[in-house]
Amino acid sequence: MSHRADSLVILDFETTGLSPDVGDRAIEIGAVRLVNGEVTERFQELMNPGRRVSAFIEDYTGISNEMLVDADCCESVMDRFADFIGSDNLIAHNASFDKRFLDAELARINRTYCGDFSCSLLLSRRIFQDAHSHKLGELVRFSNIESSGGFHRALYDSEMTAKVWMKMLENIGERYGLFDIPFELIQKLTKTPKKGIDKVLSGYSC
DNA sequence: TGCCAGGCCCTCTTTAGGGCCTT
Repeated sequence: MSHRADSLVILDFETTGLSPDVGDRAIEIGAVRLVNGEVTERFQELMNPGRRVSAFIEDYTGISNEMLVDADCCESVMDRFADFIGSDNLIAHNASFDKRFLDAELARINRTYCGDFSCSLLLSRRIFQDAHSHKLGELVRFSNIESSGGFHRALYDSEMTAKVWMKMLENIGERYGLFDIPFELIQKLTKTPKKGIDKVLSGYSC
């Protein structure tokens, strides 16, 4: 199945913990669709994981058990989110984390997706090598992106990730004269050792 | 706040260990 080359979904999960392999579930999904660098759609829904979340998660995310009581179950929300994704390629900050939860939650409802995942954390380690940290909040500050500080909610973090993503593309454009950067090039960059990105990007410059 | 898991990435490396990121 082909992907929409100019359309990306940047997503972020809030969850009960760090790994679906030990029984953790999603409690919120947030996402924005970027078309030609502009946010055209947003998705945000809480979902009831079927059990109480820990005090740590309540503090960390601001999502309380009370807020989840009336939320739809994960299966219903993820079904709608699979529709939202469509055939777009996907981005997340530390994508290996979000991909594990996306795969696990969609597997429960026998749904899948066909886009490819890319990771803003891996890209930032290569493009923003001077950043002291590559945590999302630090990259927002490093990039001089205006922020209300409302991190750790799914839509907010996906919006911030999208802004950091665009800053990185702008940086590539300014440094290498590349202003139409194919997703495949980003994929290649995130698999290239830091020392090798100049060679990869110079090879694409005209 | 994170000890949980897992992939990336660096180094005193590759026959390994540990920090960084995500919740």
